[in-house]
Amino acid sequence: MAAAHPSPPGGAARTEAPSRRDQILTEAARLFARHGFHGVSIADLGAAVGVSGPALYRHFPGKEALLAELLIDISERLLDGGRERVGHGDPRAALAALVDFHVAFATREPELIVVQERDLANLPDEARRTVRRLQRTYVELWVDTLRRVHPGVAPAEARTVAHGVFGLLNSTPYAPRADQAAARGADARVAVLRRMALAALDAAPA
Amino acid sequence: MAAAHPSPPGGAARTEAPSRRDQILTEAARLFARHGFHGVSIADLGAAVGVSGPALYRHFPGKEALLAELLIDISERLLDGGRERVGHGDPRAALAALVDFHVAFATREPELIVVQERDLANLPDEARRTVRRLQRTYVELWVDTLRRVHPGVAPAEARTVAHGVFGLLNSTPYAPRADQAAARGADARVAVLRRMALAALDAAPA
DNA sequence: AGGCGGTGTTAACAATCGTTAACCACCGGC
DNA sequence: GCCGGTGGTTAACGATTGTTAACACCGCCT
Repeated sequence: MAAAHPSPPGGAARTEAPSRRDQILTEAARLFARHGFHGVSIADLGAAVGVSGPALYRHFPGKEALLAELLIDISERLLDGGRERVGHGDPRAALAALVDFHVAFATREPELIVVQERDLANLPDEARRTVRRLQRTYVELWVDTLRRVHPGVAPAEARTVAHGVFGLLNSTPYAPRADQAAARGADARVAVLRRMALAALDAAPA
Repeated sequence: MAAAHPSPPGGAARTEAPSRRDQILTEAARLFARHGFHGVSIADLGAAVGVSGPALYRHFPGKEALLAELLIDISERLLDGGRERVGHGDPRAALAALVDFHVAFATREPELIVVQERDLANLPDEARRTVRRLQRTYVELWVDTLRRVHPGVAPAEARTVAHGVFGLLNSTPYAPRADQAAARGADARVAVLRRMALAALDAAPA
């Protein structure tokens, strides 16, 4: 019934045929973002990728493991991306680069942002610790850079500032409308949020 | 086993003995914030207030109704508080007053902030529409005030700015530590977030 | 040809949860 | 001194859900 394109066996499709596993992860992000982890059943998830029910256990050991993979992956991507941008010289430039990176990420993958800040509590203990550690390291990246720009700022205050900027930049999922000349609107939002973040970072220290 | 102070029958206790109903709402906010709506069972909730299980049905028609009351109440309080602060003259002063109000609210009741932005999707349809309408009106309060300060800003852009500032101010729940000389720390955070928000609002228009 | 790993399917299970039923204790007012 | 309302209890029900079992098909490799 699924009428599956078996994907051309000879060469890679134009843009890398997405494996079933990746399809599942993508749909899971979408559905978890919309309805919350507990608001999506395994059956719903299967239906969303065209298979039904327990077929998911061929790809993941369980529902929580699926969430864990989503959240660990996004945390690692954030941390890696952040690390790439804090190396070179000028701390002010590094801070701006962090802002650009984070806002681009949040704009490109709003579902993952939503899931990460909402469903952390539904992770099994070990995965949750892992994600928390990655997140904390990412925050410290910001804190260190910020304190190189403003040496007077206490660590606790810098952390408040960092969390505040995350909240600001992560507000993209609550965009007024998703359609309406999407590209233009998204670009404009990015520019606005960028300006706001840089101003907020500058104003933070007394 | 509960060893309940029956609360002095003659006069009101020093600070208004909290009714069982209010106890339940308070604990519900705490638990929903920590574990999510679906992560808290009716039995958990009962246990948290010292009764067990279905006793809650003496006070609320159901679990969803409980959530609805929490969210509608907070939305109304935000809207009412906002309305009180946008009346008089100077738009710039009004905007600052909105910031002060919102950050105070988010600092005083972080659990409600978390629940509101996380569990809206778990509301039954009618209540969700009600909450959405209240939230939208609150946002429009900000949008109108912002556009009186910066007349050039388009409505869509102003909405982006407002949501961004909410994200910034609502970041208080992710405070570094809840203890550590709580009062001092909270006051300092409020001041930092206030400065950041005002700077971001000023920088938003091109 | 034959077997095997990968990927589905449906049916069944056990657990959990929201909700209801039936019953009971206390307490203030006629 | 009964009596009803208020707020509590435990037991049971029905639905949903995550997970497992048992089975089937298909393409590839030897």
